[in-house]
Amino acid sequence: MGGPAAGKQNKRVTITDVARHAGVSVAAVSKVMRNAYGVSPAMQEKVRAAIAELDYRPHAAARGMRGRTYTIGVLLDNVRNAFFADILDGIQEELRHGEYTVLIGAAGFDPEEQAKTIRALVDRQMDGLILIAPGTSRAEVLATAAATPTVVIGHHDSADTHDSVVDADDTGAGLVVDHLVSLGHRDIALVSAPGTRANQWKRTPETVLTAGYRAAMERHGLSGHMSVHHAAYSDDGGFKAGMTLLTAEQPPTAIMTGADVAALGIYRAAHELGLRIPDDLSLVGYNNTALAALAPVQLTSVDQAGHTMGSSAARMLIERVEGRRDRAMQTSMTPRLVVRASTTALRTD
Amino acid sequence: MGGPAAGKQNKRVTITDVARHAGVSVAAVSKVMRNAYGVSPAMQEKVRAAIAELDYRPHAAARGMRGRTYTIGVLLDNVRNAFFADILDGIQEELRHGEYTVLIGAAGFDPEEQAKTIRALVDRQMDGLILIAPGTSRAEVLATAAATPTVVIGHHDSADTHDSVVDADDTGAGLVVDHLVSLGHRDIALVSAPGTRANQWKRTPETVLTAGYRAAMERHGLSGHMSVHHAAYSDDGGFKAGMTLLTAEQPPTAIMTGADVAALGIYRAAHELGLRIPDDLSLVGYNNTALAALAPVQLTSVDQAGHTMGSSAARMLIERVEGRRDRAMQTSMTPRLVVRASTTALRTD
DNA sequence: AGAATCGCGTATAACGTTCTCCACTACGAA
DNA sequence: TTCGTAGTGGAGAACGTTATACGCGATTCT
Repeated sequence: MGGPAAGKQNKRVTITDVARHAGVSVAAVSKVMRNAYGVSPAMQEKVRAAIAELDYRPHAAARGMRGRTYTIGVLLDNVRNAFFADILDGIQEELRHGEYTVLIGAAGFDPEEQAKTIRALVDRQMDGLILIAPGTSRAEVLATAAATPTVVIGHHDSADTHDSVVDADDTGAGLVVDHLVSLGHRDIALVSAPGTRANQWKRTPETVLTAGYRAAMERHGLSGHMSVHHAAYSDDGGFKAGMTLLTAEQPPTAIMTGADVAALGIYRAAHELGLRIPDDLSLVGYNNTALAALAPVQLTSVDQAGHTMGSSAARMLIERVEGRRDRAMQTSMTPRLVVRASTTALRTD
Repeated sequence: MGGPAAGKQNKRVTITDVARHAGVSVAAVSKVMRNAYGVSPAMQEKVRAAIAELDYRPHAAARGMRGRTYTIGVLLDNVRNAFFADILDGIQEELRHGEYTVLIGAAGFDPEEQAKTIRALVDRQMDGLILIAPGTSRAEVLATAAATPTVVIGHHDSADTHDSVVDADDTGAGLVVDHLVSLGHRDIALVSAPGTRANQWKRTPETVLTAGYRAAMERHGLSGHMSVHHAAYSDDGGFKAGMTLLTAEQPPTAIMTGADVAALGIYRAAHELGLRIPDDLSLVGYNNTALAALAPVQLTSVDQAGHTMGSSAARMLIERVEGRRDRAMQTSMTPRLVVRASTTALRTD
């Protein structure tokens, strides 16, 4: 007996089972679960005992129909970006000891794919969303934020519907330029991500980084030496940009990038052209990911405190979800330069 | 009018709205959504038009209560492991064009935390689960698999309740040993992850890898030269193991590891001790992640075809979810050695 | 011609929660 | 005594979907 073929579901323990087992009403159990008002200590104990005994866990989908799901959704384009891993760690750490679960949607770089993923998260009734540098149109994000508490990480554009966490990328670019200039470099090129893909974001990290670069170069009287190239933040993107820059008539003596991984692509290009780092070319990454610290790599980079950004974002989001704050806010972090072996004084030969 | 304070939910479009708008029953719309049997072309068209017009998207939580959620949950310990990123890419690619959404739970290394995450995924009514080298007890996984279709990636233990995708790690270890022996090495050490944490898995990737190493060493008559060290698969874990091995009385001339990132920790230790790679020490990683291919790294490694493992896992899972298969199956991939600049012939001085 | 079957559409009972009301008991104040 | 009111517990109506069961007209089979 007990249909063997059925295969699935040996019957979940439901709130009704708990109620029956404890000899109380379903409503009472629900109250205890949500520690709502109007429950006597005696009731508490009885119900908790029953819950423990039956190993009851609430059914999130059912919860999602009426109340909250206790789930936070995180959107990112690519798990491979180590900087995102830092952010995730921060988010997880902040939420680990609460009752929330973090679920990650890795959407890839295609804006349409990202939009689909955002919708998927919303459809699954996430209590709140953290969007890491979304490539979707701003309008789409604003629409989402109107219905679900949302924190945007990366884009400097602020809005009164969603919270933001950013890094002062302009300052970061300044740090790098200052460092390189102090080493005697003047021909300093910047490799950053391609500009906004017509998606209405005015102040993406790239844009702000580029602005910071320009400002710093001007400050040092090097306007004539500015050179900005665009490349995807990947090994391959960096490689191509590196090839172009380094085979130009007047190649730069130093290259700074918006991402460590792109810097390593440039490293490969330099290598292939017989140039040594740092003797023939100083190279600077961004984000100070684990990549940059590897023994054979030793890349000078800018630390963005991804961990802190993540935990701030999570904290801000929960405030909103739980209704403890109803006004949008922005948090900005200050970057720090980490000098390693990939930058050195300009040879004066 | 239109309460401004409320803040949230401007009312979702529901299946009822669609039904009313199309002038049909709710049941009909549901049928169209699930392309179930018993719908005329005319009905199809009418309903689809209404869906498009109202931009209707089904409410996943509500779906979860009766039927499926069209969501696949993936458990992994750490997003930072580039090999997992390969697997994820494979999963996503396989599922991208279907109707399923992939949600990732990053649980960390603590088995208890992982168990919590698995439960969270089950509570959220995932249609199927992909567990990447779970650290949870085998019993827990079997219990989960009994209720939800599950694919386990990594562990070689098979069961008739869940599917498995593995790499032939023993073969992989053999490839490395053969390669190193052919270069003249005899003192070849292995650095792999610490043994099973009393969680009932008998054939974890580490175990199988170690067995392969032992077999290969014996085959070459090098039983007396075997040396196995345990270390966490992280830069730091590798560093410590490297320090121990390389400062021993009779240091190995070649070290092979179970993960690229650990190899890079050993690289750092070697560097710190003034040893050059590959001249003073040949070093081999595992998984052939993007790390190994980086220009400054150039690590010899074993390619596991993570992408393919991911897509296989996804395909197998969907078969189960959709009931097209009711017997467990295992898939095993064959690894391939990728020789780079971190291994060279033993100096005979 | 009557019976059986098929094709298509609909009504409606779940599914497991949450949360608003309502009811009841005690007790203190008027 | 009567009336409030604070403190508890419970009834029951949602929530949006799926899927079973059924009805009904049209076709095919004896």
